[in-house]
Amino acid sequence: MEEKNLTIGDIAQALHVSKTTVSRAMSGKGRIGEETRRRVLDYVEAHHYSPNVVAQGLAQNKTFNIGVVMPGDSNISELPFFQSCMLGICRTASSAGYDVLISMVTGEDISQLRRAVTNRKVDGVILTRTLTEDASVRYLMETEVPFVAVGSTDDGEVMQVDSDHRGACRELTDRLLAQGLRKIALIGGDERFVVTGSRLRGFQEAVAARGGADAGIRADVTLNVRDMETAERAVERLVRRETECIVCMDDFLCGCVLNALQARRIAVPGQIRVASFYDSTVLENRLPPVTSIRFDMEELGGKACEQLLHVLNGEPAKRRILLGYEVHMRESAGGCLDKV
Amino acid sequence: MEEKNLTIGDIAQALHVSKTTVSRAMSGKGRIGEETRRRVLDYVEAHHYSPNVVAQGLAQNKTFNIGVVMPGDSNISELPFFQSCMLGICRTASSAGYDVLISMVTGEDISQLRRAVTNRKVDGVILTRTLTEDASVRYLMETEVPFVAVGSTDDGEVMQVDSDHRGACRELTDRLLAQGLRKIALIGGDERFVVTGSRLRGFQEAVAARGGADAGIRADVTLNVRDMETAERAVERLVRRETECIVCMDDFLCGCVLNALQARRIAVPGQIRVASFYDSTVLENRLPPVTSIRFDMEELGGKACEQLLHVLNGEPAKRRILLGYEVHMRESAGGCLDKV
DNA sequence: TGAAAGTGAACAATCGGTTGCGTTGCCGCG
DNA sequence: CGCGGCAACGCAACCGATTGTTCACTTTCA
Repeated sequence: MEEKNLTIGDIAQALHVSKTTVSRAMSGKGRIGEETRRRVLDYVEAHHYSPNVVAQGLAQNKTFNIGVVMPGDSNISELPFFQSCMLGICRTASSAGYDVLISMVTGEDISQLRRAVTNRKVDGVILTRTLTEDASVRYLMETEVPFVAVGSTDDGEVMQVDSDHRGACRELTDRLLAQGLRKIALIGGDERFVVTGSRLRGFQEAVAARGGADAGIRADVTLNVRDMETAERAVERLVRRETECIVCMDDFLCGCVLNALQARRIAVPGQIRVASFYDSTVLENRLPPVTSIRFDMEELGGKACEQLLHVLNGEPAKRRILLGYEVHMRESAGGCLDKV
Repeated sequence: MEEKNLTIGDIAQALHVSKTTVSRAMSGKGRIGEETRRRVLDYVEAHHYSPNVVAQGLAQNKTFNIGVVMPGDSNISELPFFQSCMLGICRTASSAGYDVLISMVTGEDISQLRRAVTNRKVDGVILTRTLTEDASVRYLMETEVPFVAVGSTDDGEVMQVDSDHRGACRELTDRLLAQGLRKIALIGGDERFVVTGSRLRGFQEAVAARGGADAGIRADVTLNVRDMETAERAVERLVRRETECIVCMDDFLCGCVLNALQARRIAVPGQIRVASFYDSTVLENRLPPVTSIRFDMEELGGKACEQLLHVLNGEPAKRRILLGYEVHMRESAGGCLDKV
């Protein structure tokens, strides 16, 4: 049981061959006879040898680590996203022989990221949230470390993997308008997040495609609504304006909106309809079931990791990848058209 | 700007000294003249040299990484815990010159952890959730890797840092009983989690201390309640039994309970009182404000990391550390005694 | 039969540091 | 003057791998 840390040298000695031979047998690179290779591999197997990755790294100038940047200050409705995304990253990294090194970034403080990079502890980086004018992005660009962003960035040069928020929001909005709704509102969304802009565009596109104001559609946008209080105010205003449907940028906010409506005894979907993004467990225990858009975040993370690995291996990688979504129409928005 | 990866050799050459000298100047170990050291340090400073940690690691047989094990399948109400805990860990690790390598464990699959350990990519490990009969714990014990658990384990040998769940639950229960309540229930909590047992004990102790059944107290315990459906059933039963107060093991569950009560038009706290654990943002948008117990999870992670670092440095460390809690009495449980 | 071609494996340098031990130069002191 | 002692620093081995080059030995073919 106690395989007290064999080294490649020990094995070479035991088998009366050179370290070179052992190394070649294991890596499969370089010429080596079939019989010798079997002998080495058998020995390795029998003694549970596994090479010291740090030493390998030194020799190959690699670390076999990828850095993942996580916001340290995300709110509750984002957590399931990061969790799943992380899972996707870890899984694909792991099966490619890489490990994941995490650095948390809070606000503008990217010191953990800097450390990891200047200490050469990572071969590449994945960003899980990007702001407009992102400090991490700037830093990574100027240090020329390979990286890919989950979610969109302003900068077209940056490799990115994202869900099609714009398309998703467009489709959702369109399906709501298709029900005959005319006074529709989009609320929430941090202005600093790039994703907010994407959705906003999708929303506006859908409205425009249906004729916009000319067709009697009133589209109301209120960004930066993020807590009970601001939600309360927004709802009050929207109700006064006889809004027929509220699309919330995230599930937490949606919970707030549902509360506010409930407090005013406004029936959902009877008097007003509600839809949300993410379809997370945050709303799992709410009634009525909320119309929402689901993204496969594990896949998102996985794909991002995959792309990064391509770059690290010098293989071609796509500048930009857009993943799909599923619109789940449910009772909160008059779910007759449920797609499931 | 382009400090194209200086090595210690480059510096030695530039300064006409040996690598040894540079190394000594930077580490402060070994004899070296004050003037020489200044010269080296100035040069290092001017050229933004920072040593290659991988190489250092090879030489010192260290990695300067600590592994953190996260469950990949946690439910929504646990996420804020892991997030904060992680933040605490990252911060203290970072300021000690360590990085954090994460491995996600889902169910019994500890392959990511194994990889990190057998590849010698980590100097020690932190477990953020422990089950009874935990596979990770078993593995780490037999490989003799230093590790500490956040949260309690069965095994007294394991280093652990935990919040005082038992004490917290005891105090909460006691304060509820002090209000004159006699029919009280504890629901939720995964039987496989050690923490569930701790709280249960606290609950029972408080009941016993007030006289228990002899004093007319009826204490009702229902474990493994975790979703809308099971919560619904539990609530129905408890209501039928005229329970006066329900203590929920986590905030998500508490949300379910509030829903169930609301659906039956049972007023909180008027007809029944409710309390919960964690005081997380999961309930932030709910009314009435819920009595809850708050733990400082960032501190928890930080302390755990601190302990691990002590072990890694061969310094003495405590076998077990218990951190405090704050009981926040609020409206949901007749919050007159609010302690803030 | 002899030279070119091909094969399997070892040598030794290298990656970027650390560290035990040895060397050098200077000082003080008998 | 000579010697011991010490401070300052260099040498070279080492950590555990990878890899370009060399070498011995077979095969192949003219």
